Amino acid sequence: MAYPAQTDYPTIIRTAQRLIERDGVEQLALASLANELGIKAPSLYRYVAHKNALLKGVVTVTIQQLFAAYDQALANSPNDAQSQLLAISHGHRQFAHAQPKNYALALTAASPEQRADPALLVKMVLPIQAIMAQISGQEHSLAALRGLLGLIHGFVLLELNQQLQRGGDLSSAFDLAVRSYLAGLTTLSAA
Amino acid sequence: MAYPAQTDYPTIIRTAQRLIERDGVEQLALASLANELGIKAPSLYRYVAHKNALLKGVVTVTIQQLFAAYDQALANSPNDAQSQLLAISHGHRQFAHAQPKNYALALTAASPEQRADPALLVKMVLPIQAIMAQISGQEHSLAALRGLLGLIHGFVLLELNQQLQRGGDLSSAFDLAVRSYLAGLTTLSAA
DNA sequence: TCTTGAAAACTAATTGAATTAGTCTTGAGG
DNA sequence: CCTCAAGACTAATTCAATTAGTTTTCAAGA
Repeated sequence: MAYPAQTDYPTIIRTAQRLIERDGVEQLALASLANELGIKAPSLYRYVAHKNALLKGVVTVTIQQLFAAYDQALANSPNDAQSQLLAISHGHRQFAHAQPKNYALALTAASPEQRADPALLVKMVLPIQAIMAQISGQEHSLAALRGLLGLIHGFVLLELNQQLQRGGDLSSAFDLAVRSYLAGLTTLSAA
Repeated sequence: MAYPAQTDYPTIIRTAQRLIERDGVEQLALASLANELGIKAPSLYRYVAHKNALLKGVVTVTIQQLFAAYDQALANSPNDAQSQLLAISHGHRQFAHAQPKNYALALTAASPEQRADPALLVKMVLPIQAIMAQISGQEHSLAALRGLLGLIHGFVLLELNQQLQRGGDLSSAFDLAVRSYLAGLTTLSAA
């Protein structure tokens, strides 16, 4: 009613995301965030219960953005299942490279308090599972999907953590790995 | 020379590892670690430059233990490449489940100061690459290896972060994913 | 035996960040 | 005008890491 707000929740989250990407999560102090917003740290508690809740908000938004990247990848892809899953994989990886710090935070948050609602993850994953079923068959679609997500996520994480430093083209290695996995899945129907 | 030490570096690291596994990294305060060792927090600085260096020590030891788990898996496996890579994969996963907190810390350390020496990772990976070459061929062995490690690591991490909550047997999903990937790799020779 | 000095640990103090309590300020609605 | 609720502020508290300076212990040489 009175006293026009100098900030709001979405702005806080967006700003936190920006600072995290610039300086890393460890550097994110409520004081610096508040400063960036032109207010004082205690005022943030009007919008956020505690720091972990703030981080959970950031994580949630990041995952929604990743979800959006999936949709975009699908829009620009041929309609066969192989191509679509490949497109999603590359979209996922590109997203992670575009905002590495936020990506890592979102999918590896140390404290459970910072993790996104598991239901959100499920929702993110459902449309892909439908495509996967075309390759793996219904009965294996969940397992096959988990494998694909693991492959993508693990590969990207190793990249981001600087643990693939022995040279070679990582983009084509990623492409080869995903293609091989998808190719291998088709042998399931033969078993 | 004088004043018999009440602790030493390996003991400190081992104790930290135990506390991390019990309470999580976030809960690891130098005060509680010191308390567990029967000394006061400042005394730890005799052995460790700062908290991040302590964590780096823990990470390094954990990775060496993972490396040892590989050797053990290989020792109990048939000699063909497929079986060996499958054994390593399961060994890796079992290790992660046995000490989830330390595993996650070791392979996803947020701050670069906490990460293990990249050279150690390389060393860990070399013997596996030799086996991989039997399946993928020399020219693709590095890329194929990276894919396998990504798959294992990503899958395990999703499990540990409680992000595979939709039921189903995760062990057999993991087995299926790894088998599929390895099967898919053999199609490389055909390309 | 006596002394001494280096290693190891301690106490006390500092710093930095999160969080809480209590107070001031603004402006729309009566 | 006047009021009161939302929004922000200042000041204080707490807790953990880190630093400075001091004390204790004991092995070895005089």
